[in-house]
Amino acid sequence: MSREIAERGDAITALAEVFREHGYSGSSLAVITQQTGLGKSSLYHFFPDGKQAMAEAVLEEVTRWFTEHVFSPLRDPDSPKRGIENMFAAVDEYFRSGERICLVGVFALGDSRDRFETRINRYFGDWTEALAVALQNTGFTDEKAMEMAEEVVAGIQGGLVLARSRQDPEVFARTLKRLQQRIPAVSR
Amino acid sequence: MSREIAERGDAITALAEVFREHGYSGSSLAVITQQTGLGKSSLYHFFPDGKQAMAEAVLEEVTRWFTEHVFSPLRDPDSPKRGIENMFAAVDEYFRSGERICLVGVFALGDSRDRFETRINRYFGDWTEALAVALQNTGFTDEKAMEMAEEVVAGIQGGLVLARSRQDPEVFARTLKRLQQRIPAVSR
DNA sequence: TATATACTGTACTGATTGGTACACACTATG
DNA sequence: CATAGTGTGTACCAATCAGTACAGTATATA
Repeated sequence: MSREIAERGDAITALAEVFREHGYSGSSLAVITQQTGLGKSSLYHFFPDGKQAMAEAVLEEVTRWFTEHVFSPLRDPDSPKRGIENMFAAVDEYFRSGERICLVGVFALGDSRDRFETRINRYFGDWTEALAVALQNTGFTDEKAMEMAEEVVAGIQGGLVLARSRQDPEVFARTLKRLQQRIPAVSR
Repeated sequence: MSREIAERGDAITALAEVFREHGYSGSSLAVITQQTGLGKSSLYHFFPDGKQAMAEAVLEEVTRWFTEHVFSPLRDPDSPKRGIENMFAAVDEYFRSGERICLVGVFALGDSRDRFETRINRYFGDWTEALAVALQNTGFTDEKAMEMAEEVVAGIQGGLVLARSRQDPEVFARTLKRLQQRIPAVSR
């Protein structure tokens, strides 16, 4: 027998792409085994609680990644400007300039919203709040900062929806650029 | 035997809500029969080609509605301003101020994108193009009009994603207001 | 090299999937 | 009031669903 992945972390990475591409109910165990290369027994070895636990682990990893690479830098009171610039760069890279979509967004719009309600809510809540903090630290009032943060986070999601719908990653690139230019501290 | 809906048009309306809420693969025939009140035999009487045909009919109806109530008014060369104002009002009402989400967006992000590729692409393409026409007619250059149209359509989708994710319709209301204010001809 | 643990393939389970068959009941027309 | 067309409930189908059982095989440590 061959051992191709053999680690839970690698399994989560592979699972993330499956769920991102097919959504939760679209990702049958057959699809998952095929696309990850992992047999059912391996999957249930890593995730004894089954498919829901697989998705849960993926969501947790996504949240962890964003917290480390996006939210935390935004919250740093010493360099709000750098935090914001870093966010745009990280997001552009993460979504591969529009070729990838947001897994949390996929779960939010699909039939799995109720299933992962708390995590979805927190992901967008944290993002908006962290960005608002950074904007406050560049001099905006609390109200204005919150307003702008919401606009940017929503704008990014919308750009991803449109890019995916039209199968044109450039839509996302343009959206990101527009949003960035609207923030004075960053657009120079 | 009772006859509760008995018309294809009513079936489409009911089906739209099911697909909107559960996505394509999340809408099993069991869910559909339960939520529409229509038995399988009625469903397959109206849609002999099955579930895919049901979704197709729903998408067609959505496109028809938007063409009539949103896209056409936007394209009217005599009243671009009225067309744009009408769009914001119609969209606000259609999505029930953020309590409802965009069915085309749901299909676009889920596993059903490939299945309905053409329709999804055309829906957003038509919308963006029609809005760009209206913006041109208020005096913007072709390039600037297209840029703004894309921003607004993406913004609306993003507002819906965020409103659904956070279960807070107000997010969508604020997004719509912000987008409208960015268009000089309309924001007064 | 012995042995415990981590991992995996094969074969199954009962439940649910989309779809079909067909008898039956409404309802509009003549 | 007959009858044709439209709509509907019940029972079924093979395929697929998520999940389980278990016998294995790799690998790490001793």
